[in-house]
Amino acid sequence: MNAVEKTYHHGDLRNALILAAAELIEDSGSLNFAMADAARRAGVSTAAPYRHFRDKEALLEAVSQLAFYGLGLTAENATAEIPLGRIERVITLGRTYYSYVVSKSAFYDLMWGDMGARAIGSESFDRKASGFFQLVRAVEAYLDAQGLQGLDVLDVSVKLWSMVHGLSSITLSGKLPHFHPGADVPLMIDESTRTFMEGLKSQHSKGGDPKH
Amino acid sequence: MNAVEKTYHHGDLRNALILAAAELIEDSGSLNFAMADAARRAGVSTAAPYRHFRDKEALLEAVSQLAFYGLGLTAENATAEIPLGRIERVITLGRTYYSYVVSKSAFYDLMWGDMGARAIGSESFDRKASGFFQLVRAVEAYLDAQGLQGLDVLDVSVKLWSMVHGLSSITLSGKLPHFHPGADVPLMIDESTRTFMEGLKSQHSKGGDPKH
DNA sequence: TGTACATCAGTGAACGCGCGTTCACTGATGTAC
DNA sequence: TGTACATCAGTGAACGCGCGTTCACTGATGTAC
Repeated sequence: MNAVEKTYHHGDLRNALILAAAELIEDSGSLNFAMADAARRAGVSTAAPYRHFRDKEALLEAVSQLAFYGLGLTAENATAEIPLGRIERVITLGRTYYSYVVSKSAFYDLMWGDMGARAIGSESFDRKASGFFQLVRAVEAYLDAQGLQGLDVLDVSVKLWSMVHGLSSITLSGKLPHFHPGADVPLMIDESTRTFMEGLKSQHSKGGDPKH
Repeated sequence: MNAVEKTYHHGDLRNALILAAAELIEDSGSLNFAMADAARRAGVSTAAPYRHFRDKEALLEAVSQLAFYGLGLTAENATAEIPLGRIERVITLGRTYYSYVVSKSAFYDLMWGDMGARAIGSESFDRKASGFFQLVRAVEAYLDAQGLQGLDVLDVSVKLWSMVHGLSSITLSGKLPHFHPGADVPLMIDESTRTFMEGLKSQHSKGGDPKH
């Protein structure tokens, strides 16, 4: 950022703008940054961004992709040393998701608002690298290890994800202390995951999927 | 709305504006309606709203309170005939929450964004009428009926709420089909709730709260 | 190796529009006497 | 019951600002010959 030489032609303005926008979003805590500010931050005139992005929406979409990419990467790093098949891997993915969402709170709208929908649908969205895919793998391995066959892995994964996403979303809203003073979310993620898995086992041993 | 007489003094402009704003939000699907439109819709000049609300934010906060009130009311109606102590009561609350959030999707930001935080903190927010309080009552009764003493009812309630809130939030984002094609959310709410409760029972019978 | 020229990433200024909010005002209401 | 007057909910016009986007341009780059 400092080492970049000042030339008439920037060289990597597209990425510089994406980063500048990301920073502005994090700093201001909303998506309402001014296009001109992003340009200024990238050291470029106000019209320059339009050489690389059709409009502001296109820039936001690019930032959104970055956000998802960062999530996938973070999740991968956090679980690298936890073997597949252990519940800790599932729990760690949940906790990582939570910290990522909370620490990059300004990205939330970007990821789960309209922009996010487009980013996920886009071609450059790498399914295999996505956080959700990692969760599915971890859940599948755990269910296998526990002898819980015949379950819909996608379904179970979404349910677990929902728990964590819900806790993250409520935390972000700032209302969690109002409903549950002193709540320890990482602990709750740990407990919820175990309780849910325990429930699956219990239902399994009581004779298969009750609603199938 | 039609029966209201046209006089110079509106009579109930405050409420008319709240309703107008709510309609605009629902119609446009966002909070970016114009103050002037709300005034127009209430049949009044552009400056009139400022007699009743300091600024747009104040109006949004009022709409937010209405949204929470509506949720509480809907939840109450939906569960009126289901006895306390039955799991169906908990499940119905979850499903009602889901339909409310999805059908009033434009209210989501209002309820869980910054506005919502303020609305819940406000004096006129009736805790006892809130959807969450109803959930707590239903959960408490169910746990009692199942002989699951010693659990933190608030904690369990928040966890269940999170599951449902997460599913609602992900549904709203439009991404659920992408991750879980053909997902049946009401069914998932039913299943998740039962699985979670089953897990609690199982953990309970295995000897108390493992992390306490 | 040099020159002409196409290409394109930048510049800087300004446009234009949406929209929240204010201002000086006017008409209706209610109450003191 | 009538009149003067304070009060306040409305009006209509306009202000002003933020900001996305465009326009005619200029400087750098690379390539054909």
